[in-house]
Amino acid sequence: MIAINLESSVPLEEQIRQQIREAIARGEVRAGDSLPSVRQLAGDLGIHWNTVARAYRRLRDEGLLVVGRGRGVTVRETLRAEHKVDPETRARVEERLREAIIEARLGGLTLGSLKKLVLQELSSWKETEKGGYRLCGPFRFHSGY
Amino acid sequence: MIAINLESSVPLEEQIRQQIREAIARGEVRAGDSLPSVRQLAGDLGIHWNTVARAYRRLRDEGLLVVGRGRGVTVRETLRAEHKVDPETRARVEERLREAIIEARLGGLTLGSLKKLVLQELSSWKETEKGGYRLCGPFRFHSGY
DNA sequence: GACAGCTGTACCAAAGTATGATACACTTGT
DNA sequence: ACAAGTGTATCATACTTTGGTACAGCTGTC
Repeated sequence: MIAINLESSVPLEEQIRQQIREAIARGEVRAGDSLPSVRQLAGDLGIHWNTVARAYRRLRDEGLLVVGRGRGVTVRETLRAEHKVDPETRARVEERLREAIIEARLGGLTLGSLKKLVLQELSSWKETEKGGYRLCGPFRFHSGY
Repeated sequence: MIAINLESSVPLEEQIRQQIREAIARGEVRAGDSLPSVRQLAGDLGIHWNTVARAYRRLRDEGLLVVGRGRGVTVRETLRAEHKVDPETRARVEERLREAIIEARLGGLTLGSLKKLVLQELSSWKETEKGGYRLCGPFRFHSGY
């Protein structure tokens, strides 16, 4: 489910965060699902579990995960209304889009071929949405919280 | 033309690189144009000129700038054919697009409203293209090189 | 209820990266 | 030839990332 690259200049902690964020966004893990323990995941990846713990903690601070000693880690019941565009979110999205366009222009792509790329990339997400993607799923955590 | 944020977790050198890349991509500076000297720009930004020098050097390594001792810095005659999609470029663009989509999904945007954002962002670049954007402009560097 | 075995947390040390300081080398114009 | 401008190279310092180790909370079993 997660793969890291030790050669990359991107810090390990951030690589882990990005991939978990993507998994959640894609609906591969849903609200209430458990994630592997810090030692489990770190063992699979061959790194120190402290790094995984830090990644989990930051994702908790971002509001994506619920973390507790002895209770493991689960995907949070993120009550984020669709269509409710948080200005910060919007800014982050626009920032990434701008970066994409800059890369495209510098690489010699026309805006036309870029647009084609965009639509193609978007289409890989459409089925996910139809397939029942939702962050606010049933609460499946084992304890009473 | 360039503004940096000392509070940001993004390294100063990278902030500078990003903004120069954007300026080139937008056509605000064109092939052959001179950039301020390392000491000049650093002075304006209130940082050490070594940081600017490193940014320039890395942009040179990426093939965007021409740099030389005593000769200053200019935008390179980047002979990159349009429509020629370098696989690496394509991968970088797709990466950024994916990040944008992830941010959007986690923020609760539907793919529909995201698509609207994309088109809006793209439109801010269209006039640039019409306005004569081109990386391969006339060689305006003062010496014969 | 006590204990063993899980879970994540906290704090400190080591390695790696970013920034700044300073001496150097090249180019241009006088 | 020289002075004043340019970028380069190398080292020292501050900061960030990673790993090591001891700690604290939860859960199930006896």
